Amino acid sequence: MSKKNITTLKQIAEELNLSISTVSRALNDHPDISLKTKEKVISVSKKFNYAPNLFAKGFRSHKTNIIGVIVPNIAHYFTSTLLKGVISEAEIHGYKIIISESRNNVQKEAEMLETMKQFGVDGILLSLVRKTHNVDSILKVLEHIPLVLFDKVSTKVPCTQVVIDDEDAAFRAVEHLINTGKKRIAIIKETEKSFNSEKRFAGYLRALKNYNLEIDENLILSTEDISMHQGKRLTSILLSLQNRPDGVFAVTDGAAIGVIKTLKKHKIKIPEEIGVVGFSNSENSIIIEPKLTTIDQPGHRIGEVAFRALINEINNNDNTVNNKTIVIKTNIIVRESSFKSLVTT
Amino acid sequence: MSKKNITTLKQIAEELNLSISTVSRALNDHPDISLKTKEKVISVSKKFNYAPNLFAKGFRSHKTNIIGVIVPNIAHYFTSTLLKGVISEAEIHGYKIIISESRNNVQKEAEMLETMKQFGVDGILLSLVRKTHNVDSILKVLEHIPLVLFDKVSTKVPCTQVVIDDEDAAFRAVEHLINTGKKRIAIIKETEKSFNSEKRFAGYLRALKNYNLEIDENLILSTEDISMHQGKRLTSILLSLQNRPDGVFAVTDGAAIGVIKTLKKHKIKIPEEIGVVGFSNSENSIIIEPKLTTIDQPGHRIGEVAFRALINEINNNDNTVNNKTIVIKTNIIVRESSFKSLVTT
DNA sequence: CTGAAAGCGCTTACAG
DNA sequence: CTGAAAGCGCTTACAG
Repeated sequence: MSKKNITTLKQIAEELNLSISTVSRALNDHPDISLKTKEKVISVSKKFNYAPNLFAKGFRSHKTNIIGVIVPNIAHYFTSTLLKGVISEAEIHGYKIIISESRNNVQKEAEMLETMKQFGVDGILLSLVRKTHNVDSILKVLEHIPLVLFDKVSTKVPCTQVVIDDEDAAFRAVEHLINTGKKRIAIIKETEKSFNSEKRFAGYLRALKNYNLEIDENLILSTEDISMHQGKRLTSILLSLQNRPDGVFAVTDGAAIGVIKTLKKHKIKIPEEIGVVGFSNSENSIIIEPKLTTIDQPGHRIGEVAFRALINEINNNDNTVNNKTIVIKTNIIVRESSFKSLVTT
Repeated sequence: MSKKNITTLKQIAEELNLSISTVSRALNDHPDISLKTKEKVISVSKKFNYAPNLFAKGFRSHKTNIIGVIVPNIAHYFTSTLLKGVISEAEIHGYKIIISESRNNVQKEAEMLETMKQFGVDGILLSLVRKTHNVDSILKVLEHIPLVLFDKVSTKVPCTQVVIDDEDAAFRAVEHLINTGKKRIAIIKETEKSFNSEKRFAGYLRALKNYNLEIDENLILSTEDISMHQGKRLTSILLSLQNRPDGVFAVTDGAAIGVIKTLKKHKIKIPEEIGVVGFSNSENSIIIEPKLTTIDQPGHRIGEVAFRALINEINNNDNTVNNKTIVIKTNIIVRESSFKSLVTT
C-alpha cells in the first residue's frame, strides 16, 4: 500500500534510451530540446502516467510552492471565508497551502511557526492569537521566511499587514444609529486587548464626539469572551439602568444576537425602543428575527489580497523590510434591527 | 528575504569536527552515539538554532508526514468541525495536513487528487463532491496512496469509509415527531443523488412504515440546492395543500429554518400545529426562535476517527484492500420547534 | 541538440 | 563509538 509503481524520470529515460537530463528538459519544455524528442518523451510519460515528485523538485530548487497559513480558529465562519480567498488565489498561482490552527494559544502559535519553517514553506500567512504580547518567535521567523499578517495583526511585527477598516466601520455603524435618531448608544466590546475590538471602540468614541453626544461610561460594557451569552448578560445590565440606552452597538454579531434575544424576551421593540447593530455579517445575522444590521467584512477579499501580498514578498528577493498596511473597505448592511421601514423578503 | 542562514547538519558537523552521519545520529538519539557526543551536538545545534529540513528528510525517507484533505466546501460550519477533528488528531501523531477545496466540482476533485499524489502525501482523506459518478480517478490514486473516505462517501470506492448513521438518525428524527403525536409528516430532501439525503429519506420512510403511517407523496418534497430559501418555498407548497402536514422533517438545518420562518409568517403555531426537525445541529439552530430540534453530527469525532483509520492504513504495509465502513453515532437534540413543554434558558 | 556530473539536506546500511 | 559513501528524484551549469 506504499508509494510503489510511481514513475520517475529514470524509467522514462531508460525506455527511450535517453539521459535523465534530456527527459527532464523535454518535460519542462526547454528550448534546446528537439520537437521530436519532446514528443517522444511526452508520449511515454503519458503512457507511464508520469507525475513529477514535487518534493524532490522543491527540495532541489529550494522552492516548495507551499504557503503556510496559521489562524486562531478554523471553525469560524469568517475564518472560512478568509481561507477560501487564500485557497482560490493560491490555486491560481500554483501554490498549495498548509493550514494550521493555533487555537488561541500563543505557545502553539510559536510552535507552528517553527514547523512551517522546517517544512521549508515559501511563505507564511498569519492571523494572530489575541493578546500575542511576545512577538519574538514571529520576528525570528521573519528573518528567514516572507510573512504577511492578516485580519488579526500587530504593529509590533514589521511586515505587510492586511486588515479591515475597523475604526471606520465602527464609526459608520454608530453613525447609522445616530442617523436613525438614537442618542444614547451603548457599546458591547471585549476587555482583553483584542486589536479589532479596541479599534472598533475608538470608532464608537469618535462617532459620539463627532455628533456631540454624551459619552456615558454606564453604556460602555466589556466582556472577556465575547459571545451570544455575554450579549444576553450585558443587555440585562443595560436594561437595569435608570437611564436606558436607545441603541446598542456590539463588536460581534454573536453578542448582538444575544442583545436581540434578551430585548425580545423583555418585549422591548426593536428598533423603535432600542436599535441594534452588530459586526461581521455572519450567517446568523439573517437567521435572527428581526434580521441584524451589521458590518460586512469581505473575508474572501482579505484572503486574496493577503496571498497576493505574500507572493510579492516571495518574488521580491531583496531584503527590504516591507512594512505597509493594506486596508480593505467594509460595508454596512442595514436590516430590520436598526431601521424599521425596511421591507424585507 | 529568501531562506538563508538556515543551519544544516553540515555546519554543525564542521563546528565540532564530526561527520554529518554522527551529527544526524546524535540528533536522532541513536543508541550507538556516546552521551558526550550527543550533548555536544545538541548544545551546538541549539546555539545555531538548528531545525531539520523536513523536506529533505521526507524526500530521503519516502515519508512526508503530510496528509492531504479534500473537502467540497470549507466555508461550512460542519466541515470546519470535521477539519478540527482531523487537525487535532494529526497534531498528536506528528502529521501536517494540506487542505484543498473541490468546490463541488468533480473535475477539480480529480485534479486535486493528482496534485496530492505528486506532493507525495502519505495519505488522503476525501469527502466526495456530490454526484461523483465517475470514480476512476479515485480508484487510480487508491493504487498508490492510502485513502479514506469520510462524511460524503460512495460504495463504488473500495476503501475505509467513515460516516454517520444517516438512515438511523433520520428514523429517530421522524420517530420523535411521531412520539409528539404527529401523523402527517412531510420531508424536505434533495433531488440529486446526495448520498446523505437519500439515506435520510430511507430513514423517514422506514419510520412511517414502522408506525403504520400513510406515505403521502404530496408530503415528499425535493429540491436541487437545499437551502433556507428552498425551505421557505417548499413550505408555501405544503401550506397550500388541502390536507396540510402536522410535522416537517428537513434533511438540513438551513431548510428547516426556512420552514420555521415561513410558518411564523403565516402565524402557524410551532410545534402545536406543525412540529419541525432539522439535521446537523448547526450554530443557526439555536439562533432561530423557536430553537430547532435537530440531529447533532459529531464532526470533530468523524474527523478524528477518519484520521486514525488513515494512519492505520499507512502503517499497514500489506496490500490488503481495507473496505470497512465505520459508522459514527449521532444524537437527536430536542428543542422548542418540536416539543412544547420544554423550558429553555 | 544531448549527456555526464554535481548537488539540494538528509538517513542508513556497511565498514572499521 | 564514528565515518565514508550511496542514494532519495530532480535540475542545471558545463562540456561536447
